Amino acid sequence: MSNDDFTPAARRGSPGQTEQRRPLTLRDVSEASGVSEMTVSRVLRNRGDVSAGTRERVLAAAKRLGYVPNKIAGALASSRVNLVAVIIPSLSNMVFPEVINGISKILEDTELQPVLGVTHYNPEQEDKVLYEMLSWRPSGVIIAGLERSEAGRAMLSNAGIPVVEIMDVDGDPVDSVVGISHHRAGRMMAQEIIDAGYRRIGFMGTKMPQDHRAKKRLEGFTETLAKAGLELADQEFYEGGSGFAKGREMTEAMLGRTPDLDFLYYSNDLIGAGGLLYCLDKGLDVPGTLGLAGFNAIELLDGLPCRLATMDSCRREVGEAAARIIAEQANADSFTSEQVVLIPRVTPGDTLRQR
Amino acid sequence: MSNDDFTPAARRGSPGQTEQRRPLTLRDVSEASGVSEMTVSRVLRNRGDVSAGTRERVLAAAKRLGYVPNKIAGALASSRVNLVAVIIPSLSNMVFPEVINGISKILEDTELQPVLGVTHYNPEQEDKVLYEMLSWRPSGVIIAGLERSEAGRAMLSNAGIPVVEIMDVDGDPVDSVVGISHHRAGRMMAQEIIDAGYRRIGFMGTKMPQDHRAKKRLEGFTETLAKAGLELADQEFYEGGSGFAKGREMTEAMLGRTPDLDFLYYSNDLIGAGGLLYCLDKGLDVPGTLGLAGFNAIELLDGLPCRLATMDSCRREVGEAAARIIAEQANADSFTSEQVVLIPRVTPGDTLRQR
DNA sequence: TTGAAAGCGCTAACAA
DNA sequence: TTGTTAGCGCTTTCAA
Repeated sequence: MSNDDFTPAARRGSPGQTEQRRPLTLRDVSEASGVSEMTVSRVLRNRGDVSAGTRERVLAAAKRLGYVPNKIAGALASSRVNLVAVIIPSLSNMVFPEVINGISKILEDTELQPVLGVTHYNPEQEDKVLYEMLSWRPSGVIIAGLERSEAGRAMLSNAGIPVVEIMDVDGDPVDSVVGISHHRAGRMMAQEIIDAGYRRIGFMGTKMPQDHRAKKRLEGFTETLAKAGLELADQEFYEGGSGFAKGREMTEAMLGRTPDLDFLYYSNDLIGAGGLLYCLDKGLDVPGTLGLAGFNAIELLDGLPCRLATMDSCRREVGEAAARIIAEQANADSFTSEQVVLIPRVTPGDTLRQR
Repeated sequence: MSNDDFTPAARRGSPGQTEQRRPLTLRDVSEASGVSEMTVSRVLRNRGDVSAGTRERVLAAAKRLGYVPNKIAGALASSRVNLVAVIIPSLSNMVFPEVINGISKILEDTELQPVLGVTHYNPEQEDKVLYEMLSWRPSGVIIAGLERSEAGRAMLSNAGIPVVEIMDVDGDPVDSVVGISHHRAGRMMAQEIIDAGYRRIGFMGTKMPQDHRAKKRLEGFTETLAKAGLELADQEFYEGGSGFAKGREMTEAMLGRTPDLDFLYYSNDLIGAGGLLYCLDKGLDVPGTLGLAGFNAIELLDGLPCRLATMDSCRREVGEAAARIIAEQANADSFTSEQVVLIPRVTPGDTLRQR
């Protein structure tokens, strides 16, 4: 609460019916306390010097009435809005909630409040959400990815507020950027797999053309394979939600089609875990005959019968670093663009081992 | 976008540097187009009659300049804010993201936009978030649970906007309510378990005193056990994140302590799945010797070696119904409180079977 | 179909 | 320490 002493009094409407009332204004508190609007405003914002007596009277009146300030009017008058727009593609995949937790944690120590927008990996939706959010004149924007429409770029660079693009660094940022290189992540994983001695490698991932980060990982992956004179022995793309069932199903299909594969690379841990469960069910020798790897280091999965090889996407750190950049610049006169490149690490788990 | 014809033109700032500029106003568009501010406003909102020529000139100017309207000023002048405050305890447990998806889907067809607040199951944080959100004068509030501070109740009932409390119906709502009865859910699951012939039942769940819904399920559960002359043979509460590892660990501890249990009831599917994996690892006869059940019907888990018995909490439907109530009442003069009680169903899966 | 004036509820800047 | 005045950028209302 902006003022710790202030909590509206309890007052219930008549039961079973919500009453329609004019919202209270500063003027109501002013009249109830016999103090000018301006001084009431000072008390409620803890600004300027106010005598203890006046302060108490105002607080008492505000509490008794149940006054909640109108931030719309306040924001218009002060041209300060303590909101940070956070724009992400999805809430359902266990990836972004952690980023958001990182952001929240940092912003908790500031006046700033995150406000979420979800695009469902749809560029038009992204433009729309961006437009809506910017029209509230937030103090900053944190937005996933680097790929956006020309209109989106224009809105961001004209907004006159700090912008942090997160989760990916392979591209041309509008302003600041925090994340990992997914191209590099793909290369790193490929190198691990090759070094371990696997040669017949299959890939499974989402079909979504808008998941640019998954696409970059695959590009990096195949590039490193190519350097070693290898290419993907099989690949398959899916649509719809990620889950164990999807991973099982695709894995069964791929192994049926290409039985001599010795490694399966999945674009995320959830389908990877599904594939792993399938392989264990079938009694396949993992990682001897067949290795597997996913991406994201989803913590929830610790506790599977066998730990899937994966790679940390540094989600929480990304959220924290992005929030820090916004918090630093929110009240500054001029902005400086920062680049924070985090380095993901391969966790071989139990499904990727030297053969 | 509020006006489909309008998309700001692409314009990049000088590379590597964000420029600080005064945001554009209606007046800038007015001057650039030679049309009065009032008429510009009409065009951009699609309100009132404007000639096609004027309309085009205005749109062209707005697009060329990259104008983004200031909703703060608009909201203050019109006292209309097309935001719906959505207040939930957590994003990390796969439960609320689905509720949010339901809400978003319904609101997509309206002018309304959801804005998220997260309380981390902390009542003080809830009051704070509520206060912050209400100070933006949203068109409605959707908030998880029925338990809140007196201050929270007061803020909600005095806000003069439709309020929908979701996920739970066991209690005294401020206004409308949509959800399932968790008490009943607990009773139903207990009955299934008893009917199937299990007698030595252990419970594992979160220690969080603020997870009222989990607590109600446990109360209903033990109540039905008691009616059958049974009581819990063992129970354990944990803190911290839910995941497979936590479920394994607790299950191991409980079975070590109370080896003659014939059923394990978990307060959520994630720890339940961890427990299930542990039991399968140990080669226990599930559901013959030992039955298991969770709660939530997390879709992600389809594809485990064996389907955990669970109960649907109707998350998506809850979100949709709540959003519908807000959408209906947002522009109405008076509100009516609605009660939507959904009935959860037990899915026995492979871990709860007649003995 | 268009425009002019007033004011939404608050805060910045200044005056007392 | 307190109060007064003048807007913030838009929409409502009314007049042309």
